[in-house]
Amino acid sequence: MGVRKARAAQTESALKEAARRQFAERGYLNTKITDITAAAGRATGSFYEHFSSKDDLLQALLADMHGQAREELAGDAHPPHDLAAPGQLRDHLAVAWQVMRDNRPVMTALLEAAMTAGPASGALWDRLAQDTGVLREHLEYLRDQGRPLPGDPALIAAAMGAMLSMLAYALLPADPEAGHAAGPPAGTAAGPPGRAIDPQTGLPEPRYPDAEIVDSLARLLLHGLAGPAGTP
Amino acid sequence: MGVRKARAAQTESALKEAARRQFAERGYLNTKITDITAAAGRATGSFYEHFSSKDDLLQALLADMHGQAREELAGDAHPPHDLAAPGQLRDHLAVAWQVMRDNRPVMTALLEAAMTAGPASGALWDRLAQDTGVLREHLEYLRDQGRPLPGDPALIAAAMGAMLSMLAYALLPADPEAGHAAGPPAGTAAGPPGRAIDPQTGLPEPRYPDAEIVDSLARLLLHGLAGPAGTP
DNA sequence: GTCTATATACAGATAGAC
DNA sequence: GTCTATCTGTATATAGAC
Repeated sequence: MGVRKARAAQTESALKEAARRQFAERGYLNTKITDITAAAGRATGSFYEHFSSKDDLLQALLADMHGQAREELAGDAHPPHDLAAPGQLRDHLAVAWQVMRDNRPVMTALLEAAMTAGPASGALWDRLAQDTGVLREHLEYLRDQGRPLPGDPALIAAAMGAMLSMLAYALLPADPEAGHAAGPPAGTAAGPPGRAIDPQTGLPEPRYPDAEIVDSLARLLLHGLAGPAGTP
Repeated sequence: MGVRKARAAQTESALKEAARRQFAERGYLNTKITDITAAAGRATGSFYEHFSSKDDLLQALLADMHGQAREELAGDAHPPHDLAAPGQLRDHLAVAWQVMRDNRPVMTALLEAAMTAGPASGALWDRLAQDTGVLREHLEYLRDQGRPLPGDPALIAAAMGAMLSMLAYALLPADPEAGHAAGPPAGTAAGPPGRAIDPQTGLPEPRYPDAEIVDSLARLLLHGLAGPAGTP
């Protein structure tokens, strides 16, 4: 690769990386092209040498994400199985949550983009249907086994996806390091409490650890509010 | 009330009504002030005589909605009760779904507005927390009764609210008349099938009847994917 | 209060030098 | 390819006549 192309590629990834950070901090819709170029340390005009629009950039980020996922999953056969078996649902949810955490800027941006199109456009349904395609197939498999499901596989899959993606949007912290720990690091004398109170709104800052979210959702989606059989 | 004030009030409600229609058709973010005034048959400048901004108008619509809800619920005592009892959850979900249907323009607008603020702002969490306050109290009541819940009441309530509001956004039709019927009206010779295929995207138009949505979500949220106890 | 006409602001996109 | 400088489109908001 020539040195000019290398420089160009460097600029392109600088723009992408800057975009990811800006999307996470300000949200996709609030981010201006100039925010991205400024954060990347480039001039405004350079942007259009690499992407034709903000949406074009988002699609590129999405493609990167898919490519990475394809790599990681290479060779991982994923045979049909019983999602309702003891640990299965929790494990699947944990993976899904981790994927959303790792790609939070892209996931949130896609959600924001789907909403700007308005409710009548069907863009949000399309997104839900796309994101929950695999889940839908799992449910269809269960149904074909004669298992009674709570409803149409596509609808149930979409409902679960809606819950998951909206919670991820609302709860995943912008800082990719936060949220992993179960508590404050040992040795900190008087760290902030689990949930700080926002002085502006008076509402508690939601700071659920990842594990609690995944466990709670797994229990809710596996056995519902009534709980597993045999509970008083 | 004088005739001038009456005319003014008429304009104000015309603007509100036009806004509701525009929000439902184009979405809140896509709707321009001029779209509203044009649809109301008024001049652009008149808008600011009644509202200081699009957000101000939205707050007015929200206040109207709350006022109406207060009227309808006047005198309806709502004592603590067991949400997990047989028909209770379904009934509550049905009411919630109906409220969202009746106020779809406002509900979807609030969701869009919360998302423009970006993920880091916490606006979406605040909205979820506000919309699910009553549900959270019900869950806290259950917990205090010694019932084992799948997780923290506020988290579970938010998860259910997320599922419900996002599905409402994606699935509720803009036309307030559609979706009530269980099937095509009797007498129609060869009406369209239950789900039309969008020629643009090739994806199926989602057209679940309200009852199916409510029933499916009730089953999912009450007993989960595993189904009620005693199922093979 | 309502209208027409216009001002303000700013994001998106381009032109041309280097 | 990258930069600086600029143009265009458009939504919001205001001014002033009626």
